[in-house]
Amino acid sequence: MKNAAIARVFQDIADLLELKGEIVFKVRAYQRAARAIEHLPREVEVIRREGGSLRDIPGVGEAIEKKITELVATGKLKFYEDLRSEFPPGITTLMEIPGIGPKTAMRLTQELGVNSIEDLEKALLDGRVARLSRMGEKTAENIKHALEALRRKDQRIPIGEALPLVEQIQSALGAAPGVKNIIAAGSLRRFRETIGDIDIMGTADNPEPVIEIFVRLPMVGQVLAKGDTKATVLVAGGLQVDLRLVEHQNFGSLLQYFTGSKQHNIALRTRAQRQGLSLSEYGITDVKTGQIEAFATEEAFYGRLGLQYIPPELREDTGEIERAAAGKLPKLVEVADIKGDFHGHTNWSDGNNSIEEMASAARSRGYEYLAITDHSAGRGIAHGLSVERLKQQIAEVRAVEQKVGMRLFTGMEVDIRADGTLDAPDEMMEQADVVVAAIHSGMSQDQEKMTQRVMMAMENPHVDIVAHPTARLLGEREPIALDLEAVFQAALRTNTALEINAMPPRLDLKDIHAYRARELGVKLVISTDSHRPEHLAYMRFGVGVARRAWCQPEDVLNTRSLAEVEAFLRGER
DNA sequence: GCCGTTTTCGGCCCGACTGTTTTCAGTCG
Repeated sequence: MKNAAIARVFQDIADLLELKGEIVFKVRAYQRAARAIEHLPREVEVIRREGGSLRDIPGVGEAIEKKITELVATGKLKFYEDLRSEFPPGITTLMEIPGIGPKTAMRLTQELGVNSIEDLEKALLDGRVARLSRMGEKTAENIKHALEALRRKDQRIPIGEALPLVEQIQSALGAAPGVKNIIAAGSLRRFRETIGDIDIMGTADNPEPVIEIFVRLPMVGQVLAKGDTKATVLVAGGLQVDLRLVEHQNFGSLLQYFTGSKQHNIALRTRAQRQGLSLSEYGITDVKTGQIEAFATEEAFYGRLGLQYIPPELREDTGEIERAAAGKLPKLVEVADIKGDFHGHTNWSDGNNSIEEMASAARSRGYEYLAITDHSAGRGIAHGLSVERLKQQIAEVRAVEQKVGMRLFTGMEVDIRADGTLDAPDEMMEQADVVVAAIHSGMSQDQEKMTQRVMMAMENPHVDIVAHPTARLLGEREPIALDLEAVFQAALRTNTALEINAMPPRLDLKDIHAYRARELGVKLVISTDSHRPEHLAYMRFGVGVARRAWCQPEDVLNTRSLAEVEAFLRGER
């Protein structure tokens, strides 16, 4: 059983216990454990197989450890089954509607016999919800709206779509008079792969005109709320954007608070409490004296708590606070550390531009090297290269290399066939400086077959990098079934690097998988898989993933100098 | 149910909003 499934069970248990009226701290304990398991970089199954202790997972104690063990070993959990049988089946789905918590959900089922969204809609329409005591017309109306909004809203949007939009808003607001800071906080700033809504924080001498500019931006569809210092709007697609403005001296604590994550903030506050301090978006209060201290920067805020500055990408309560207290946070990789790109296409296969155009774009980014990795031909995908055309391409790459004055690696992106063989003869791969192998077909194989297939490709000595290892497309295609732990071990054994594909819809490996790979010492590369010169700028998305994986520059191959990279490609690994 | 630079027992994050209420429960982020 995968971590995601285990986490769902414990989240469900938390909901059911809450419905049951169990003390809130027990509920929270299950929630905390669920979140910790969900964000765990290793599969629980792997930890057990290797004899590791589940008690090292924060929030997992004796009781939850036993339950995890039962769940993983038998696929079932008696405690959970019993708990579920006490309630109507649909009740936890009611709790997913904003505005409906455990108390309301319970009353809806007990007093109105509502067991599903459909039941709820009927009860709303015929006025039964509004007639419940302590409810009323307004409450019923709000639930109705929440239900409609839930329908309309296309879940969370990929960070690749959210970030450009936010940057447009930022530059428009940043130009307003008296504005010093405009930063998008929340999951966007932490660089999560998908974004639910957007919180923009700022400081201004005079907030009112800034709010005016905000609500009149061209992308704004609807203004939900507009006050003196705060406004909420909906932009295209129903995405909610909040803007909050404060005075300059309070910006640090505000930004910290709204960047989250919630779990990080809870852990931070629990720790502060032991120091006799209370944290809020307004600053840090000394509990004894009641004095509140304001912070203009996050650095000062964390500093007051005796902590190193914690980069937003690490703020998930996965050990970053302890490390910051010990002064041992990693120095995370940055876009400026990147010296080249190992995965790019040209109009020799499915890319849009010439080799020279791609090379010039890479050079203007300050890169020392770029690999030209057009597709292989076998399956006829994407106008792949034959042996003959690869020879011609290599000649052109060498010519462009001279002309542009930057190291170009000749290469290819070779398809890993369903049987694990590669879609190019060995003598063809031999001629390339870089061979990137990837799965583009046969994606429904079972885990055992799929894992064997990828491992077999890695065993081929010509293969340097496995690209987008899980082949997922955010919101479109689920990842292939892959025993990643086995793949990581094979990568170590065969000295194969694994890619963090920086294309916004891919981000593959994803954060927690890259974390585990790094932890094991697997070599990682961050590649854009560019099909146009503009795509080279996707690098920042890949770097964001790497930062969430706690990667330092030395963990990422394409932060290395040309000489070191050439040594790797020659097999001196 | 978890956990410890004050605790192996007794605590457990903080503030705000909303609606239905004469003082607060429920929910959210």
